[in-house]
Amino acid sequence: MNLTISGLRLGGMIGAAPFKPIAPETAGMPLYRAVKRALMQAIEDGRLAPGAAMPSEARLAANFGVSIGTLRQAVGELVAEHIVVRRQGRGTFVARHSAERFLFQFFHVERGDGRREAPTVELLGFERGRLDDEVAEALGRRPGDAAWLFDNRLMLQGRPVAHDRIALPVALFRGLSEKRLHDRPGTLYRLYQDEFAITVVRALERARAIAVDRATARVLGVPPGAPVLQLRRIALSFGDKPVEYRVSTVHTAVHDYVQTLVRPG
Amino acid sequence: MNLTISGLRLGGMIGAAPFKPIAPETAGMPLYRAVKRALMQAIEDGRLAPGAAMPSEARLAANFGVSIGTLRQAVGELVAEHIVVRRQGRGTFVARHSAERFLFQFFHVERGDGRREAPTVELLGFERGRLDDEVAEALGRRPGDAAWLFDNRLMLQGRPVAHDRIALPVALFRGLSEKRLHDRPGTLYRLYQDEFAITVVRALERARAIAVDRATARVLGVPPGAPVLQLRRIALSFGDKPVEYRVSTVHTAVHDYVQTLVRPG
DNA sequence: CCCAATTTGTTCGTATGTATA
DNA sequence: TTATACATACGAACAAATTGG
Repeated sequence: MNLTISGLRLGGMIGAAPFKPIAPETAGMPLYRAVKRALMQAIEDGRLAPGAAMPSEARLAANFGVSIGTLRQAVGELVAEHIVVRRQGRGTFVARHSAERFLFQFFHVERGDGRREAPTVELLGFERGRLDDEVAEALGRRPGDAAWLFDNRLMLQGRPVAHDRIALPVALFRGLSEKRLHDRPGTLYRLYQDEFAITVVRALERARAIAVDRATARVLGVPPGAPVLQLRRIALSFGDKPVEYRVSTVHTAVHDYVQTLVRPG
Repeated sequence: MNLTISGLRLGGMIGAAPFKPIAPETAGMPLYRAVKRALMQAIEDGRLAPGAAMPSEARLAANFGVSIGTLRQAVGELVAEHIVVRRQGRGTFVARHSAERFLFQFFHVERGDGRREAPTVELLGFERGRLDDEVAEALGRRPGDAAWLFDNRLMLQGRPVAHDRIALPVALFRGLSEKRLHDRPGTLYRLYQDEFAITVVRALERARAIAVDRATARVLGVPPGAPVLQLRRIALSFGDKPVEYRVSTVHTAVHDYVQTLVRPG
């Protein structure tokens, strides 16, 4: 992957410069923050693709003209935010939206006994529609903007546990289709990442208890009016840019909604 | 605070040694982890009291015989876990359970518009009883062990939003009384910390939607059978030792239950 | 108001250990 | 085995915030 000529490593010299110099608007910001920004920008722009190995820390430090300690501080924050992954002896990689990441960062439902497993997903409906006021507001768009609207049913151990209604701005997801959605090999967020260059980095989630409506009750196989958990999620990309709005209805008789734990060490 | 004799700093030499030497069972563990352990042990034992200033980083490094960088790595993890707080120019302090900490780390209810405020608390009942099987299991105790059982009602803007049923093992909270509970000046966890030397460092929380029972409905001012959020929380101290079990019933018509966000930077 | 002392925050550089290919 | 990568540990210097004189 790294071109060498008679032992002389090139790297940044080949083709377009892989990293922009530290931006001027980073004045007053600690150097490691500026470096972090530059790295995030590179990921956002696609100069560093998901799954790709980043240049080594030594190389990056030289590239930015900072010490290795400063560079590690920048990368350390990216690791804490699950944007990159470090593997000793191998390298540092731009995080991909794998099934594991979905399970631990974005799927907050688990069995009453605390066991976790990946749900199977079933696409129930897909259409092109418009954003209503509330969703448009949440996504930072105008009411009436074109949107993809679709439904998933999530099953665990063969039982329906959740119904997701998802809204995506067409402006961000041009060319999405029911077929592409249905045929995707990995998680939904992996599809966003691979096909639309949109990386979900975190999500805001609010929960409340409601009486389930008739249509959702049928999907979940519960009596109409039963108490269910309703989650409203805004998925955010870099710079906290909202990219997805989702309403999940969760049947919490057998499963629970769990807080994600902050567990250093 | 620091005794000096003709410019020679003493510190650890005066009185009881403030920190134990690196324990032998830390073999194979990185040095900074061993240092972190020793610091946590000092907090746990009360040699470093909540709110107290720790010795400066330079002094601690000398005390442990490690470099300042290694010491900072240890303290950095304690900061990430909210066990200590660093303040530039002032020092590093053992974190206390203030109203702010409660609000941001342990109180996950906020208004629909996203605004957060501290609830007012009302003690509804207090008795000495026994742990049932489920709670005993969660607290790592034997069924039938003596326990304090009490109820709080939480209000926001004058409206009831939550009802908490709390169970504490008497073995850990000897001498608790309704009066001490009622007269406490700060948060509940502050009381645990100041009066019983028990520091809650994190909590596991599971949520489900249920139909509210008659008694709780009265407390919350909602119709019996209305859908409400039920939270079961196990509060943990150092070494993930469970110290409190709590069942909260939350009225989520006006307020939401929110995920705590992991927000570096 | 300014100065000096103290403390954490940032940045640098080097050396060595450990995991991976 | 060798080379490469990240992980740990050391130490030094200066910046920035705070406190007290």
